[in-house]
Amino acid sequence: MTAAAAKRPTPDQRRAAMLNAAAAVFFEQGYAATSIDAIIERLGGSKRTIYNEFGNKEGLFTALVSEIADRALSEFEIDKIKGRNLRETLLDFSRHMMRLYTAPPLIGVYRSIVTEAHRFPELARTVYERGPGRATHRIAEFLEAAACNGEIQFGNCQLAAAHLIGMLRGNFHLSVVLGLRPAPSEEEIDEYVGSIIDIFLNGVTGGQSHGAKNGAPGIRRQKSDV
Amino acid sequence: MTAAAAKRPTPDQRRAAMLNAAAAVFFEQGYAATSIDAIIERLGGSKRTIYNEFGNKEGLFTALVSEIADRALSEFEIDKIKGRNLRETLLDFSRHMMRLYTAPPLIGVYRSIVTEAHRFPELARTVYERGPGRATHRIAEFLEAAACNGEIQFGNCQLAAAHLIGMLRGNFHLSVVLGLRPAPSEEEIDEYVGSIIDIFLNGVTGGQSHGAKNGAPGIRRQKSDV
DNA sequence: GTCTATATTGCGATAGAC
DNA sequence: GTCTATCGCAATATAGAC
Repeated sequence: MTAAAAKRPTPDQRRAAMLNAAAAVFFEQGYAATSIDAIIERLGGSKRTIYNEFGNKEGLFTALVSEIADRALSEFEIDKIKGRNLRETLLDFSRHMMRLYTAPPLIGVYRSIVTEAHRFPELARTVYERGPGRATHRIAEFLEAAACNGEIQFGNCQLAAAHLIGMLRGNFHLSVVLGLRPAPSEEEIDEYVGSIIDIFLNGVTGGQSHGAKNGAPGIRRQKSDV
Repeated sequence: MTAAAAKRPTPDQRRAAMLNAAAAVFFEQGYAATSIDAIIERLGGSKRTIYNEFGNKEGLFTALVSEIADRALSEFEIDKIKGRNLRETLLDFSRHMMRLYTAPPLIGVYRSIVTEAHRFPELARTVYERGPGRATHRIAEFLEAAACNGEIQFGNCQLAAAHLIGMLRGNFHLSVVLGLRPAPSEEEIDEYVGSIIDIFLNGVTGGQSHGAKNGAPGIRRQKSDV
């Protein structure tokens, strides 16, 4: 077929276009301040198509977050990881997450959700679960696998994963959220994430105890599911 | 003296009363939505006195944050720490910070500052520096001291401190910020902070390397000052 | 564009401190 | 009695809402 085949876009393309337009407006204006009309202005077409696809504004926003998380996590399926060195896996994953967390779209999501959590508690919960919740869970899977191999000796992988994510969303992230510095360069990411993984892997692979009272560190079992 | 001695409060008491009233309104409503008039309604007196004491609204807010940070950090002067066990020091400090971070006042500050950083960049910078910045610096001091003793072997104490603070402001904190769960109980704090310090101390006290390519973990020197 | 809300300032009056 | 901090109110400016 030649050039001028003005085909109707596939449903997938249509959906992707909607999400793109929505992303641009949501991340610029925040959740509450965004009107579906504003999205339609960028996108063209009818509001009806958005409501048919996503149900409502909240559905659109959470679909957006899910999409970002899906893309981010799809490169790090547990199957693709099997047999790979844990350090390399965590480094790759963490660099990836740090890049993502400090890039405009997720900075926008973060700001929106912190700002509007009061008014939209359900939205906050869904975004948390589909975003940080899933990322944490994915890391925990890596760690569980490594724990089976004896590569690490930390009892509660969920908790350990939460702490790793915590470091990735630490002071650097907060500085970017507050507009105090720009997103990090690749060099900064390498350095920052490198030091995180150094601490983390040492931390969960035994090492000497320094006066722990509740049994050797890393062997405690906890019940939290953060 | 009997009942009706309507003494004038000391300047310190007056200042404290102003900060209290300001805290109540700021943390409830957020920075932008708070009017000086609303503070005066609680406090009584004249706007003029507030402006005389703090200069302007931003000065009032940052004074408030500084006050909280001062109180929090005053219990953990480096001198009082000398000779104490590093693990106990970090545990105490971290429990304290976690309690503080998840309590309503600092949750309010956090929300405000993330929400309004766009409109008030100077405020954001000041709050960051007086809050997380100082806390991070204080931890770094503990670590420097411990590094001199050979208690730890991590090159960049500022960076390590930032990562510890990151874990303390991790998923649990985010959940509280988003209203997904209440502030943690003392038991939850003990468990959560305990696992953080386990990982952190193991992480910065050497331990086995797992295929690091840039020299043994913990010995790298970095230049970042996060 | 108008219009409201509110940050910020000015100033005379007052009430305790000394 | 003087002195100073605070008060109460009014005026101005301005940013954001509609």
